[in-house]
Amino acid sequence: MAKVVKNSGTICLRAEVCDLERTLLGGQSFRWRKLCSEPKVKYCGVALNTYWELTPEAEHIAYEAHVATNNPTNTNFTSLLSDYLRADFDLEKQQKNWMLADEKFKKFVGQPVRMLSQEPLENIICFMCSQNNNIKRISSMIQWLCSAYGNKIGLFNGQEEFTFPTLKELQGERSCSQLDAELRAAKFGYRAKFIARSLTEIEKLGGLDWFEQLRRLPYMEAREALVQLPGIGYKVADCICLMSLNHLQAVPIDTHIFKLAQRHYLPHLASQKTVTSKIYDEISQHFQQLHGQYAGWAQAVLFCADLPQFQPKLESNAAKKRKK
DNA sequence: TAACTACCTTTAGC
DNA sequence: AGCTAAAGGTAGT
Repeated sequence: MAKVVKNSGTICLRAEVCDLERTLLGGQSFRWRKLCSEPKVKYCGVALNTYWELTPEAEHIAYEAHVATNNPTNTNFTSLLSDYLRADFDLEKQQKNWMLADEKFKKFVGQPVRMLSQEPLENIICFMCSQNNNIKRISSMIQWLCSAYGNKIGLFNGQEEFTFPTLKELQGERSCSQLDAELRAAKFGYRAKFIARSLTEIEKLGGLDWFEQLRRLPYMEAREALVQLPGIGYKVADCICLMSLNHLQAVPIDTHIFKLAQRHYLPHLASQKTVTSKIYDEISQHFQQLHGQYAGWAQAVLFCADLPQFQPKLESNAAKKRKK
């Protein structure tokens, strides 16, 4: 049994510029959950081979980090977490810019959502799972994947936690079609084949080294490289560029953003039923022209504001009638 | 070239 | 209770 090492500390990130609820549970990552421990709210989850418990305070975020010693990680947990939450990014300043550029942005800026800096492989697999899917099911699929192929870190608050598997761990001695079959059996549906084939491709392209190249490439070139993989279209490619390749100008257009754009930004699209590639480009470029180099982060704020789970509770029909 | 539709599976909403 | 539609889309037609 591997030894588990525990570390604790704080990172400098004021609650005012970091809403952990929306940042961690808003569909960027699928491995965080809320720990409703009294008296303080905590969030726990796995990222970067480490199991974290985070407690937001007014002036900083307190963390506990647990890592199994047989899992390789950087041991400077403070810098690890700071990088993950992009603590150096001045969100306050950018939000002011976004509001200046877009009058309508104001009503969405209530809560400060941070753009996580995630690991490419995890990001790619999660978002290949995201097509025609919802956050709840994606989370359970990823949890299964980690427990089946990752390394156990330990038992925390009644749940076993696992690292996200590496490319090698996912492939093992398995052929591409074997992995496909295993994922099929685990209810990944038609995404199973996409994932198995893409992993084979990624291995051929150089694995982690390839991801490093994509980080250094201009955004549009990284995007074009990604859509060559089976199961990755422009939407998922943009998610990957934005969330794990540091291309913060990428603006993924999903069904939520499409509907939001129809209602609030590009009314002439109101009659359109589906997001064609032409419409995709139009909406994406609209937000890029509005917000520039950090347009993708601005989009993430809009996306979170639009999620049903973060909507203020609708008043009941009975309450509406009483008002009338 | 651009727009339509099948696709795995789950579940919220009738 | 049983059905439909929609869920962070993509690839093939």
